[in-house]
Amino acid sequence: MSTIRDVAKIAGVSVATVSRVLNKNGYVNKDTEITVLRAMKELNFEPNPVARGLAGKKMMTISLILPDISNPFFPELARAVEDVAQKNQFNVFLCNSDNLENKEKSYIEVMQKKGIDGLIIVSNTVEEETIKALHDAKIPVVLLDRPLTNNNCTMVKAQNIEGAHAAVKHLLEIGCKKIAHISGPMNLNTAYERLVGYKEIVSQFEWFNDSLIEEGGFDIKGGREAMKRLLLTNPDIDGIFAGNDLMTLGALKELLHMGKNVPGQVAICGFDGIQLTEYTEPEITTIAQPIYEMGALATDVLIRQIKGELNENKTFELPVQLIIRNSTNKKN
Amino acid sequence: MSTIRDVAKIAGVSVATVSRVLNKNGYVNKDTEITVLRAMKELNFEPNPVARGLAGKKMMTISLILPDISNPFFPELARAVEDVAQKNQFNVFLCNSDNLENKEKSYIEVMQKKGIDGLIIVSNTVEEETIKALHDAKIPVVLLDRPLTNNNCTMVKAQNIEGAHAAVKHLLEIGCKKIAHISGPMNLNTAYERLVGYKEIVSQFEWFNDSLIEEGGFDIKGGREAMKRLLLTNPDIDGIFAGNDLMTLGALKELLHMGKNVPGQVAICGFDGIQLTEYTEPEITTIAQPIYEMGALATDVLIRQIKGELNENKTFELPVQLIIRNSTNKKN
DNA sequence: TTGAAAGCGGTACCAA
DNA sequence: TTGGTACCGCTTTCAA
Repeated sequence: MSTIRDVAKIAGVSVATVSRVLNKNGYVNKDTEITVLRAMKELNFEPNPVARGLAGKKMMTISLILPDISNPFFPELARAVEDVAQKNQFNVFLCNSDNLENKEKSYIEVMQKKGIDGLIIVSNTVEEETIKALHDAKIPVVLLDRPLTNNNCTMVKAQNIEGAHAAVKHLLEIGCKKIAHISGPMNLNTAYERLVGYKEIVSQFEWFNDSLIEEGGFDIKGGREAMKRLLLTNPDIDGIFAGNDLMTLGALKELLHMGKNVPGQVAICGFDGIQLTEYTEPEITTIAQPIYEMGALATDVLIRQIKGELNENKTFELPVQLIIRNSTNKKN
Repeated sequence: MSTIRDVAKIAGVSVATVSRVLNKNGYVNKDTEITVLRAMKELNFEPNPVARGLAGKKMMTISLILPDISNPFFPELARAVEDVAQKNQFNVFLCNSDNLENKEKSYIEVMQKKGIDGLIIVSNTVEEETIKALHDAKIPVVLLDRPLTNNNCTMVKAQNIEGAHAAVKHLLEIGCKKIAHISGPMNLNTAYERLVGYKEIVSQFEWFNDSLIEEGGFDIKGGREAMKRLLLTNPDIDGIFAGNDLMTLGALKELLHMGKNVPGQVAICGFDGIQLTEYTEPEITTIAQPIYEMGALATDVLIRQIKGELNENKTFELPVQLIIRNSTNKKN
């Protein structure tokens, strides 16, 4: 590893000059520049990011805080983030928060000390002031997947309400007469929006009542249990819209376990579009979020902000897509 | 953010002294120490990792290079690594190599410049010299999942051969009379070992011949295609041992698609133990690797090496476990 | 037992 | 256009 001083010596110029050509700022004579560049090549010089960071420059590092990388929704998101970061010479710290506010907070603090240039976070608990602290430290933040209403910072999310509409309408179209909803935790904005979308459509039908809504915790087990409860209170339901794919999986298991024919007796539609939905039998109809695109967009915007090319805080709502598979294929 | 100078000033001592109590090295008078500690508390002082790094100390950062975080095998591994790292105050850079040697190499270079203290890598292409370069730079390396024979560095892997034995024996026990193997890419040590394990058992039977082995690329599509080929060349197979769960999934799809009863006509057993295997119908019997434990152990060992508590390069082979599910449940 | 000061490898201000 | 140099925040050697 050669240093900037080595380059300066070989090129016969000052350290300051080398720094100038390195950063392409300040006046540098064309010839000197060439000499310096040549010296850099010769020594195979690459600036030390740590030293740069200490001197107040970008460390070309961002961090990604998400609930749990082993939840099937996140790996694709993480992959997108890393891909775009890498393309822009950034590296990414991975942090699992388990949705714990204090874990999030402590990660944010540590990351800040480590000199990250930006932060992407999937959270439903970050506080206004945390974001502001980052903002004051000139560290851009992008809220991914879960918007926080009271925060004014860039957000990237999917069209949850529209997606819920599409799901319910699809179930109606294939002939469902009584559609239940397995919702996510109500403190999650995404879960709330999908519930709202569901209600907006079904509330106009006389068969609708609140017992058709059960909360499932966004995981497989919760989905299965919610399904069990629904089957008890409403044995005649013939359509399910679950708030995410993991719960759909659980619900499907329970339905099959109870001897229900899916989609014959009960059709079911999920939300997210994770790969898993393709591997079940029957394959699961779902509202696919553009997961990769969301991660990629978030990262792109973040990096733009880091570079100072972008300033306003916009909210990006990406369209979702109904993917019809056998779990709603009534073939009638 | 207060600096060490602030602390020194408040405590009325020199910067050097503060540094000494901070690092618990060198002589420090008990009383001075208390004064300094008090000043640190008062200012809420925390040393800047970047400055520390530049001054030649640990940056409390490791990096994890793996093929692709969106491959279902890796999120749990990554989670384990991050968990253990975090518990030890380390943070982790996530890098996706796509099994590309040049991507790996460039990551390693960049990471080294960024001052990582250690590296965990899942790779089948790292070169001896790359490892040695790291070693020379005093950066410990742990090879995870895929051992490289010619490298002398710490490795953590699963007992692939034993696992393959268990799989094939299980298929024999439930009455299979002709067992095929869908193997992974032969340049992967893991795939090779599982093939070896398979062969060691089946070669003693007169029904065995090489047409019972098809390569599937370790992914779903590859598994499905391999299954298709096997069904053509050996329509009478009644047992499949696939080299990993993703291929098992693909093979299962194909079997069901061809109208085969699983496990009635054909029983199938995978390898890895990823969650996915629980969500199919039928659920898949598999040889479960202790994925989380492998990641955790690798990280634990790495951090020990970073701290200088450990030096020899050992290879850890973790036991696998046969998990019997319906894909091999012949109930006879 | 403590402090002064020289790095670590860059950046950037100020003079020249 | 260029160079000298203070500084980023901490570690460590050497003297005191």
